[in-house]
Amino acid sequence: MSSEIRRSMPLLSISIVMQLTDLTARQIRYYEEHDLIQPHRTEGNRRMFSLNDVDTLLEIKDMLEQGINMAGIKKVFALKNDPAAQQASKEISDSDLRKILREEMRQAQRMQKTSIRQGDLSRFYQ
DNA sequence: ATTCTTACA
DNA sequence: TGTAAGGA
Repeated sequence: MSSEIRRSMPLLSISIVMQLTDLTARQIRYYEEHDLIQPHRTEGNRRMFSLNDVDTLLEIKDMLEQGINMAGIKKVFALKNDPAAQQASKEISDSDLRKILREEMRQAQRMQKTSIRQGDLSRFYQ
């Protein structure tokens, strides 16, 4: 589909993205540093964002408002690209997946106050 | 006028 | 995360 190429087309300046997401330039650049987004660069080194970048930033914003930190956000995003999770989403029901993601969100929030358990994806293999 | 990087009373 | 500084 060509809608994807359009959503990934870099055409938004950081000032526009700031208005669209209500995030500060500082925050947007910070999330880029953590590889949550990879905006394109112009010849003059200016960042150019795609609609997909905006969507990602909006998701990040929601999670942040739910009290999830960088570590938690990275973890949730990692799952989206995790082949195991992808496989799981096809083998188990949609409701089960939602249940798992909901649980993941709780785990992520707990990392705020407790120690972070890196790379623990065992529960996705049930 | 905008955005970029770096650094921190 | 905010913000000041110095360039582009």
